[in-house]
Amino acid sequence: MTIVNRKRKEREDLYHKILEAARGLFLEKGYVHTSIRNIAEKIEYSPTTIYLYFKDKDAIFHALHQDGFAIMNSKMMVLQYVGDPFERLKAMGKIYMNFAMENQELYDLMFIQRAPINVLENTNEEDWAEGQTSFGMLRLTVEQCMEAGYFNFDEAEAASFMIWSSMHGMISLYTRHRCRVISEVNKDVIVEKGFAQLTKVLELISARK
Amino acid sequence: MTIVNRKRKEREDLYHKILEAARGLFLEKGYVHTSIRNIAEKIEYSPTTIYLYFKDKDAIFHALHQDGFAIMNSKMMVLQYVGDPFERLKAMGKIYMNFAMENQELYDLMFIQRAPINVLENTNEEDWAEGQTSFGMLRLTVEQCMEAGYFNFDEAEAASFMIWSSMHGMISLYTRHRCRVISEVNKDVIVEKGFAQLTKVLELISARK
DNA sequence: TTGTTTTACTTAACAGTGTTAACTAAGTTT
DNA sequence: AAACTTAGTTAACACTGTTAAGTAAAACAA
Repeated sequence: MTIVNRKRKEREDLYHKILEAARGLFLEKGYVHTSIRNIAEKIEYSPTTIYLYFKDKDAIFHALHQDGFAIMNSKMMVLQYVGDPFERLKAMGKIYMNFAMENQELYDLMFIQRAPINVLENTNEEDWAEGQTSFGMLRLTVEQCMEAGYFNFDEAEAASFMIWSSMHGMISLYTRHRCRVISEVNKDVIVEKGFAQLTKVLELISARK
Repeated sequence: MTIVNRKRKEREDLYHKILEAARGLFLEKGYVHTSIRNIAEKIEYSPTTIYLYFKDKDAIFHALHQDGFAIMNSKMMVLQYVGDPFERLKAMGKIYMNFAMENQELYDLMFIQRAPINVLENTNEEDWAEGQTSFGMLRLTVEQCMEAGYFNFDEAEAASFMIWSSMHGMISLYTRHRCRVISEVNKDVIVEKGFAQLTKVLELISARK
């Protein structure tokens, strides 16, 4: 049985090799500008070999999409040591923004990219587990803020969505070069300032100071 | 001179014909899934003819991008009749959201799509005139809200960016199918509710009620 | 050991993409 | 009538995702 184990290991090795090559190229040139042939060349296999491990290009997208959430969630782990829910919310925002800025192409893949309509629309519930964990953490924190008397939204769900959207909006307008209309010369600064404004707004509506 | 005029008119006619065909296809299938050959087929000319009128596919993108802002700005015209700046701000948000929802592919092209890095990065200042008008209107309204004692941000620019980002974030997370993580069954509803939360937050930080 | 089947991979091809060079057939000018 | 300009075409290049058919080695069965 050791021989069949070796075989399986070899298969898994190549699987991960493809994924790593794909990740490298995606993060370097972006999803659309990375071809199957590019990936094949990098791992020194024929392009068609990739189709023995992944149904199509979208399946690779999906695998890395999943990975992305796992990475982001792991970065969120430190938040468990922040007791005060509002402080935790602000720290969460900072981590989210750093993650997005340091991994722009991965963020793109996770939250902006259109590509795999099949991946995003016709997926089973479990494919969204990691994503749901992320959003669940946000909603829980917002709920705890409400319970602690910080702010008093009608619905934690909608409020969480709005807060998330503010972050995502700033990040995606920045990374997709839509900040030209803003007079601020250094575009990084406007995102910083926008984030500061958001936290200030949340502080202002907070009963507790 | 009438004959040279006719010639020029014919050229302009075909120019617009290409643009209209491109717009139709872009709004129908999206930018990436529309090929030059598709456009050519629709206008019943050879694909290469299009290159006599536009430098490349990105140039068509650019023209429609400009158009998009003109259309949106025209929809914003009614706002001049809204005296109270805060009411105007809320109305602006509604118009923006309706525009985005009713013209999803056009919105995509204007604010999300990556495609033409040349178009978005290496453009002259005048190319951004319409876009600057849009953002200028928002900033002016926010400034007027501040003057009227509604809210008291550090900087109108950053506050405007944050408000815009909130709207854009909700819209783009929705149109790019990233709302699966939200328990709300009807995804349209979460955007509505998110918008309601945003206006409520702005009302809460408002000194005047 | 021989013959058969399975596994892992490759080559060749299809139908599509943006884009360019070379060509043609009119219309305009000299 | 000859030369030039304009407006459009055909054919091709180098690329894309993806599939069908073929191959060579390894594993298994007799």
